[in-house]
Amino acid sequence: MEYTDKQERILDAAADLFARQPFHKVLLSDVARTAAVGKGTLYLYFNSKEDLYFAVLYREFDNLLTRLKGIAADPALAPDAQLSAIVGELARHFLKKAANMDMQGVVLTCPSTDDWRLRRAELLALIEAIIRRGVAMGMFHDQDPRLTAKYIPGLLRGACHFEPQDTDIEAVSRHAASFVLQGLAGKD
Amino acid sequence: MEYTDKQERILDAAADLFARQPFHKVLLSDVARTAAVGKGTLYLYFNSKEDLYFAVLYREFDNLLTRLKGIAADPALAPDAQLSAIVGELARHFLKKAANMDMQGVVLTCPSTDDWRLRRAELLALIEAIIRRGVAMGMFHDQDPRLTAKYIPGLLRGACHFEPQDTDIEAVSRHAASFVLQGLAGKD
Amino acid sequence: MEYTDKQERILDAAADLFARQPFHKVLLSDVARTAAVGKGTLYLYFNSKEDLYFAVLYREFDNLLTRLKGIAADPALAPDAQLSAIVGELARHFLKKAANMDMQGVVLTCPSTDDWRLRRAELLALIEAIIRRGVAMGMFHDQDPRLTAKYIPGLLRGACHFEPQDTDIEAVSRHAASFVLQGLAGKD
Amino acid sequence: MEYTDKQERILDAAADLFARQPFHKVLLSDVARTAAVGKGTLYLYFNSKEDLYFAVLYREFDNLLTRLKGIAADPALAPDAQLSAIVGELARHFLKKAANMDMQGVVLTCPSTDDWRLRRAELLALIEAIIRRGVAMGMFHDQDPRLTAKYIPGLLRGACHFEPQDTDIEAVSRHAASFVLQGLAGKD
DNA sequence: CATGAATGAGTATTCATTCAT
DNA sequence: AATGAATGAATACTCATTCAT
Repeated sequence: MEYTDKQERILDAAADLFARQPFHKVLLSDVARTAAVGKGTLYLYFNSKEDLYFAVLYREFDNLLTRLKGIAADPALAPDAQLSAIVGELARHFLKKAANMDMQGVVLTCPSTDDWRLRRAELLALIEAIIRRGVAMGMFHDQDPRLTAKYIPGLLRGACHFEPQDTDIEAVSRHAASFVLQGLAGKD
Repeated sequence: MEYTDKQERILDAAADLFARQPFHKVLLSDVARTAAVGKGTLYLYFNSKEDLYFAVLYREFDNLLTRLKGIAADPALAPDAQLSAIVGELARHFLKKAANMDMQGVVLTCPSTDDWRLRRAELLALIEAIIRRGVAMGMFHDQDPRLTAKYIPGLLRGACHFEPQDTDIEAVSRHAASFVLQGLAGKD
Repeated sequence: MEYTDKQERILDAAADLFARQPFHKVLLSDVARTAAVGKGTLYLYFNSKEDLYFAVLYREFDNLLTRLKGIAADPALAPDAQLSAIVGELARHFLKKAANMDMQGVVLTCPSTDDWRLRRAELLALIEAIIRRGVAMGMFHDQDPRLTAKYIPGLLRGACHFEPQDTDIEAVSRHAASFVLQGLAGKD
Repeated sequence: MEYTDKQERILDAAADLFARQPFHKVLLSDVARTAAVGKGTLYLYFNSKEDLYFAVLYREFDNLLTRLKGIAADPALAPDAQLSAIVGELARHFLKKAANMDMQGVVLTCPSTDDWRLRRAELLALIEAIIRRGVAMGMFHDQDPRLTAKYIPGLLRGACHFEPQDTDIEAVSRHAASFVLQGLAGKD
């Protein structure tokens, strides 16, 4: 599809540039050149620079969420295996793309759009549900699964955010999963 | 001291404004007005808008680090108590000040200045040392204290970053401390 | 040609304004308004205010040089007639345009560029060649035509530079030509 | 005298800096530092930057004028010797100091102050008077000594203005004097 | 007299956005 | 649909000048 193709090219270009520089240093003319489209074309697909910026973040986040939903929906996996898999995905996410992105600058108030709130809520709810299932099965012990759900992405962000080149995904995934499961295992 | 006073006023004003708006929406003229100094005066103390921005972040971070060092140096506290105290400080940090700040955006490549690297390294080393001490005392079990040290700030960031108004510091602190200690307790 | 047209309009506007006021009193916004273009458009054609300034001087000088080359290349004119014609052109040049320009301010060190050095060298070489031809023909006598070539523009600058309104071009041209030819005539 | 000393130091510093850079690139703080006085001190002796600038030009010009008056008043010199001496002074003037000065830019409308007009008029009148005396003695022939007087400074400016390092004052003085005298000698 | 920290009016420059082609 | 030349609102930064010490 011609339309989608062009839109994708723009998003790819923007993702690349926003990952390297903060918002206000990325020029739309650079985005256009990188995407090999005219400057005006950007406005056929996105209403403003901010729009484009959030479209990039959104796509990234959406991809992640889709993968996590797949894991959460897999009936073959026990809660601990699901959590381990999610930890792995999050590690990959933060390490590969969002890492730079986040670090370099969520420049604008991540829009209080319902879209975003809902998206984030979905992510947390998904993790929370797994924890609750584990608790119900007597596998986990947690007084506040809602809170614990918030720890997990943050924890991996902390692990992967800096010095990404020195980070071994597999090692981090394994260690972090073990830490999380340990944290959920104990009688508290 | 007159000099420091003025510098402090500027930093306070800038911290306040940067906390409410993204970098490129904060006008230096607003900073000057809020600080009740002339626009040119800003440049007597900071070389550029970016400079000022990072000075704000830096001061915040520095204050946190100082408090954490106090905890780490307290001989009356066992490793678990130290970790709990640190978790509390981090919660307060992310919730109160950095919350807004961070959320709005680390706008610019957190400068690869050695200053920053060292500062962050100090923070992690401090936490890592406590974990190692706990391991040595048989109180904790951890294959990679370096990595675990990275989890802790991230974890609290995740917990406190969004919906700060709905977050109960004490509850978060207690729960997070318990989660962390649990994670370090188990035989792994 | 649309492009050239716009560039010309900008140069015309700038020439006019720079002729009336010193560099630092000419606002780019005035140039833009006078040229009936947007302020940003100036930067499509010139890199900076300085750039624009020198482009104006350069165009002026270039026009003069072109006319002088025409005179120098005219085979119908003997050296003395050529010199007289050149004196006339220089008088017109200094009186009409460059007069104000020069007086009001050669603000910036112009000569760094090779462009300028070469241009000036061309002008002098052209005059020098005519003198040498006259000397070869036994019409002039001069031990150092290179030096004499330098006198001629300066001499007319001196004559026309001040109180331009009181200056009669034709009278100056005639008198100056006569003075120069006299100076070259004698046995020295 | 302390006062005069300080004023002289400021003028020297300013002369040096204005000679190297155009008006708007010379910072008063640089002038102050070079003169080893406080920035505020400048305003004890000069009312503004422009004032200082013109004071520099004025002092330069005044020194020259004084020397020329000495020559003009010397009863031992015939008009041709006086003109030769004046040519020499002008060459030195343009070569040494004013050269740079002028070249870099008379930035501002050389103030229409009567001071300046009078000063310049004095210079020209002085030369004109010599020419007229020569004409009266039958030594020179000139239809318009007023005009010729204007040529002489300009002519030397042209000779000395560019590539000052390559210019041999003595050679220029001799050649220029000869040229001028030649120009005045002929029956026209 | 001398100072230099403080000032803020003044302006060059940038860059998201538009629209004629 | 696609373009990119043209735009001008928006803003960081400079530097002559002042005045409390």
